[in-house]
This record gives sequence, structure tokens and C-alpha cells, in this order.
Amino acid sequence: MAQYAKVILDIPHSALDRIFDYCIPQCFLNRIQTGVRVVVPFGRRNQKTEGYVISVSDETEVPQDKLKNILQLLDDGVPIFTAPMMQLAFWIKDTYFCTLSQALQTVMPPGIRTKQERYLHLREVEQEQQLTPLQEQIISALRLHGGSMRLKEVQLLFPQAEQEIRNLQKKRILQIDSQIFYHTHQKERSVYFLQKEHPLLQQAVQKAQKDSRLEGQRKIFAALEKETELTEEQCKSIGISPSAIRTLMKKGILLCRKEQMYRTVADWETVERSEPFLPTEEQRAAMEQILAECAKPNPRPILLHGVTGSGKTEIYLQLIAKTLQEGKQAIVLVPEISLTPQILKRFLSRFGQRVSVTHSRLSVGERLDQWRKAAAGEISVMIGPRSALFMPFQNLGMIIVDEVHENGYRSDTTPRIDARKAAVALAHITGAVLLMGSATPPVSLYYHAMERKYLLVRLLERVQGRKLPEVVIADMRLELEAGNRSVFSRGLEAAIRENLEKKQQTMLLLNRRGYATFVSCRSCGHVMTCPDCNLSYTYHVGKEKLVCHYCGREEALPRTCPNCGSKYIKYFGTGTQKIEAAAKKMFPNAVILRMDSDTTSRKGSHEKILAAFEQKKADILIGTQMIAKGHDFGNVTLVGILAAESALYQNSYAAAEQAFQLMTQAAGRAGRDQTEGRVYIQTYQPEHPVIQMAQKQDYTAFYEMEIAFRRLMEYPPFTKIYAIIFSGKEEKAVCDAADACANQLKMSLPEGILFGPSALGSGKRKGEYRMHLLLRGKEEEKLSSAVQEAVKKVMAEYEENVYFTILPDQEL
DNA sequence: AGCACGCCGACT
DNA sequence: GTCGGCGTGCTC
Repeated sequence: MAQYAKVILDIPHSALDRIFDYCIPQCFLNRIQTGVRVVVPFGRRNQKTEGYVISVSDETEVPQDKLKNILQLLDDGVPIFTAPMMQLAFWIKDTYFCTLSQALQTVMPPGIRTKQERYLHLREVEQEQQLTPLQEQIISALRLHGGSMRLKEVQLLFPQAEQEIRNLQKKRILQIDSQIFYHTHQKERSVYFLQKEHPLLQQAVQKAQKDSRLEGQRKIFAALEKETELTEEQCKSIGISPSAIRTLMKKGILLCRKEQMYRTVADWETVERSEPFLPTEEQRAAMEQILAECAKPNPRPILLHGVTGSGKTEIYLQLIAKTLQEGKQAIVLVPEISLTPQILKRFLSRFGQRVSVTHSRLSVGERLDQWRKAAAGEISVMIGPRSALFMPFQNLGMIIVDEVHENGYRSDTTPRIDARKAAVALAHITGAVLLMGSATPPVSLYYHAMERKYLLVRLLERVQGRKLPEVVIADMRLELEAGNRSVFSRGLEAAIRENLEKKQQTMLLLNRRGYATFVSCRSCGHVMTCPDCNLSYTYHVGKEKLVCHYCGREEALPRTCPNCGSKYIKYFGTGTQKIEAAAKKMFPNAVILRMDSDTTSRKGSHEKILAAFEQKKADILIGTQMIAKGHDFGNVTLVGILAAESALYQNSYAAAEQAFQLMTQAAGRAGRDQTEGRVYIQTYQPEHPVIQMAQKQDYTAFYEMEIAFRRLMEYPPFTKIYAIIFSGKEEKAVCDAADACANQLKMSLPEGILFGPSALGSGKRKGEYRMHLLLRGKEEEKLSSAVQEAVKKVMAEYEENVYFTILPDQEL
């Protein structure tokens, strides 16, 4: 029998990022296994610490006198990590250079981690000792509370008592002890049933029949004649009052037991079931191709290149149906922004209660219960962004990544996991089929598909013969020449008017919010910038303030220039607010909605705006890229993309790709139903090839051009790019750390791979200085190990002052 | 991370 | 002489 458990502690510190061996006491023998959670004593104080058993063994190299016993077995000994999740955690650690503890925590469900509470216990004071007044006070407070209190409470009561508590501990008058608690509790419901053997049961039933006041009791008896048990919710729906229940329970006729239940998040009962559609010829061929790949022993990842409206979702549904038939489970990753009730409804209508959903808007308890349902095998399909990937399914058969080009798949907290990359890893671990769908696949993925590393499947026709929209490029230079200084080109303006007359809807996309994107002094040229981020402030009407779009810092609008005192302050650039104002002026009778992160900051406002537009309560929807994503409006026949070239000048090798994606997606919103749509791309650079290709909606041409550029410039997918970001409050420390790391890397890497260090973005963000290093090379392994080594060395030196972030997957 | 040990300067 | 600063090293 295994005697020792190899444990990873729930302390995310690199110095503790290793296995600690613990003895398995008799009482837990055979119950400690890989994946279970335990509580172990750790450190000199034997601090109770949560730990994760990653294996058990008969051997240990640790001397016997150092070994301690496992204290508690959590979760009734049910492992919280499935074998694939354990492997995925190791992959995360290796890929993102975090501790195993951090990696395990990212694959763990939210809210399962225990919380620790420290208690102060008063021991017997043997003889009168010399005590300070503060010590006396602490002791009497403890006496008042029966000899023990939470450490936090004592600290609150006596803020300066830390030292005194220590002294009292030394004198063995006080003792600190820690307890482990579950953070989120399982939801319970009451279930009522009759005590059949109760002598007064018959009598009570008869009495309830006669007495008109006992209606509640009558209902209870009637209901329990049909069913043996009644749940809390059933009672409520029949209209049984709690008081009737209470009366019968007091008499002992009615009994109650507690039943554990899951919090439900997807209401499948109200959704009508639907059947698979008859596929189009193109869809049928696509399915055939995909199924042929699935049948192979080692199926390749599949890239489904499907234009908007080509019926990708139907393909997903049919593949999942197939997966379920084989007794396997499926995960569907969607970007948070496109996880709408409509999408969920489609899955519910096909798979009913086998489907669940998880996303950040659910409570921790709700999300934990979806995880539990997956662990218990009660559901087979999980839909959600990022975290849906970490479901403890027993036999995962398929992973679908929808809208695989979306950058929302990248996590913004450490470890900065890219769910797409993690999906590839998980598919590899489990043998599940990976299907990635997009109308504008990332060129790196498309390249893999062209190289036959992935299977490429195309869906290039819109179903029901819908046509692609007509796309017009409006040359804003010509507008200016013709004396049109409005934000709308004459063509777009006329098209909006026409649309308003026809009572059809229009969407206007501009990827900048606020009113004016920079504010400067006409006299001296001073630009108002955020002191924490070095970025120009955006002027917002409504609040009449300057707002930093990076950190959210707000400042009152200066009357005079802070630099030269001049009164001539001017607003430049255009944001969504300005478009809204211009549209209101130009089309006074139109109902206009604006959607950007300013109007969607409150919970539910996002959905509200979309629903209002969907229900045709507005004629024009103005917004940032969030309006271009994942929502189908049937009545939109006109889309205007303003300042289309702005996306091209992002400081990234993938700027062209992102710009093309945005334009194509926005264009795809036009003309979903029978009517043909129109798209206006307004730009000062109509001849730019990316804009030209977006006009033609020609992904293949765009891909050919972009891949040639990447090959020439040695950008991904031909190389691998690592970014190491250094940030901190002290400028010097950040720069030193970056320099030290660069020097370290120079020693282990050949020339031409390392770039920087240089300031990241504006060099500052939220008051923190930021530098970064870029590594670009062909040999992933070499880069990875060099980065790991360098960071480990440098990090130890600057740990207090500088944060390190490593982005190993800039190639997607 | 959190804690104890230990070595040096400032003080009752 | 002792108190307390935080540099160093360890945790199964």
C-alpha cells in the first residue's frame, strides 16, 4: 500500500513550486489518490495548508524525521482533477512558466478553494505573570469570547497588537490555530414526505378533509398521494404555504430531508426541441470530410473556414450529436461577447438537459455546480468562454472553438493562457477531435491547414442563397476635396437616408469611443495626456471630462492650457460619441443607439442595447467593435465602417490581420435575410491592399498576401515570438531587470533573436512603468528554455519591485 | 509566502 | 549588556 503522497501546496510561490512528501495516515489508507485535495501541516508553525496530491508512492527520499502526516482529506476523497486536467496543468506550467500550483488553480473550478481562518486560543494561565496593559486587554477580550476568537477580530479590536500576540504566544498563554473551510457550499433543498407509520396520520387526513381552514394540509395530502415526496419548489408551485408544512412537521406527520441540488443556469425546459436541418450540399460535403478525419486513428485538428451565415453552428450541432452517440462529451468554446441567449437556445433545443453553460456572469456557486454536473456525468456538452475548457469530463470526444480568430481567448491574468492553444493541448492529451471555426481564420492557423497539419474544411456559400453584401469604399480625401467636412461620406449619408425611409436598420462601426480622441492646445501644441499612462486623453461629452482609455483616469476639462495658459484648446479625432452627435444632427428623426464600453458598463446593459436594436426599437446602432461580433440582426441592411484604416496602424505584426478580420466581420452583419446588404468602408487610404481585399471579402487573397509578408519578415507562423514584459512602480528597477534579462538571454541565444529592451506601448500604464523584450526564433524549444532560465535568474533578483509577464504565444 | 535564526547598531 | 533592525535559509 502506498504510504507517501506527493503533494503540491496551494502557495503560488516559485520557491515552493515543488513536491512535498507527506505520510498517509492509517485512517486515509487507500483513499488518498492522484487528484484529491488534502490539508497538510506546513512550515515550522504547521500552518494548515491546502494541497493537491499529484501521485502516491511507496518510496520517499525525505528523511523520516522530516515527514509529517496528512491532516484532512477534502471533498470526501473525490479527486478534483481528472487525469487529463492534471496533464493540462503540467502543460500550462511548462508553456507559461508559472508554478504548478498556479497551473492547477487555473484548471480548478472557481470557488472550490478553501479559505483559511486563524484562531487565537487562550491557554490556562498558570501563575500570575507580568503582563502589559495591552496584553491584559487581549486576554480579557478572549475570556469574554469563551477563550477563543478569530485572529482577524482580535487584530481589528487591537490594531497594534501583533507584537504582543507574539509575546503571549512565546509565554505559552496564547495559541494560534488554523481551520480550513469550504468557500462555496452546495445548494440544498428541502424534500418533504409523510411519516407513514404515524398513528395520527389517518386522523389528520380526515380532519383536513372536513375543516375548511386546513386547505394547505389538504393540498399536501393530495399531492403526497400521487408522489411519495414533495420538493420545496413543488410546494411553492402548487401553492402550499410554509405554515401548513410547519404545522404538520410539528406534529411529526410530515418529515423533511435535505437534498443536495445543482444551481441551474440554463432553462432547457422552456425551449422547444428542434431537429437537425437538412444540410445543403456544401454542408453535407463538409460533414463528410470532418467525419472521415474523426474516424482516423489520430485525427488532425480541423479548421472550418465558413463565411458568416454559412451554417457553421449546424455543423457543430451535428458533430456534437455524433459525439454524444458515442458516449463521449463535448466542449464548445465561444468568445464571451458572442455567448448570447440565442446561441445557447440553439444548443438547448437540440440537446436539452445534456447541455450546460458557464461564463463570468454566473455566480461562483452556479459555475461550481456546472463543474460538478460535468464531473458527475450529468451533462455532456459545456458551452462557454475559456474556462469551459477545464470541465472534468470523463471521456472528452470533441472540442469546438468558435470564432477562433477572437482575441478574447487570451486570458488577461497570469498565467496568460490562450484558450485556443490550451484546446490544442487538451485535444492532444485526450485524443478528442478539435474543430476550430471562423470566417476569417488567423493566418497562422490557415497556414497549418495549407501545410496539411490541420484539415481544412470550407463553407463558402451563405445558406438559403443569401448574397454577400455589396461593399463600397468611400474615399474620404475626395469628400474633403468636394467640401464635405462631415464624418459621413456623401454616399454613406444617402444610404442611411434611404435605409431610414425603407425602415431598415443601419450599423455604424468606429473603433474608438469617446468624443474627441485627443485634446491639444492650439497655441503651444501641448497634448493633454494621462500622467499614469503617457497616453493622450480622450474627451468625453456627458461627463465633460478627459478620460484615459488605458487606466480610466479622469480629469476635469482644463479651461486654459496647463502648459502655456492659452485659452485656445482644441479637440481632434473622432470617437463614437462624436459620430452619435453628428448622426443625431443629420438625421433628427432617427432613433439612435450607441454601444461601447461607456454605455455597457452596467450589468445587463450590453444585452439590453442589443435586444432593443434586435426588436427594431432603433434605426441606427453606433458602436465600437463589440457591435460587429456574434450577433445576428435580421433587419440590418447597411453597415458603415468609419476610419477603416485606423486598425491597420496598431503596433503589431498582426495589425493587417486584425483589420481585415474586423472589416470582414462588420461587413458580414449586413443583409442577413432576403434583402441584400450594403457596406460602406470609409477611409483615407482606399488603395491600401487590405482595404481592397476587405471590399472584395476575399480571404484567400488576403491570406496569400499576408503569408508572403510573414515569410519575408520572418514573423509567425514561420517563427515563434515570445514577449517578456517587465512592470513596476520604480522606473529604474524595471529598466534594470529588463537589461539584466536581455544580457542573460544574449549569452544563451544567437544573434538576431532578441529585440529590445524597449518601452511597451507608451512606456507606462496605470502608473506602472513597462518595458518589454521580444524574442523571435525558429526553434521553439531553444527559445522556451532560454526564456525560462533567464527569467528564473533575473526574477529572483528583482522579485519585490518588478513583475514579470511572459507571453509565449504571440503567433496566433 | 511565512517564519525563525542570526548578526550588527542603538539604547535602557 | 539587551532590544530590535532585516538579510538568509528552510519548509516534506
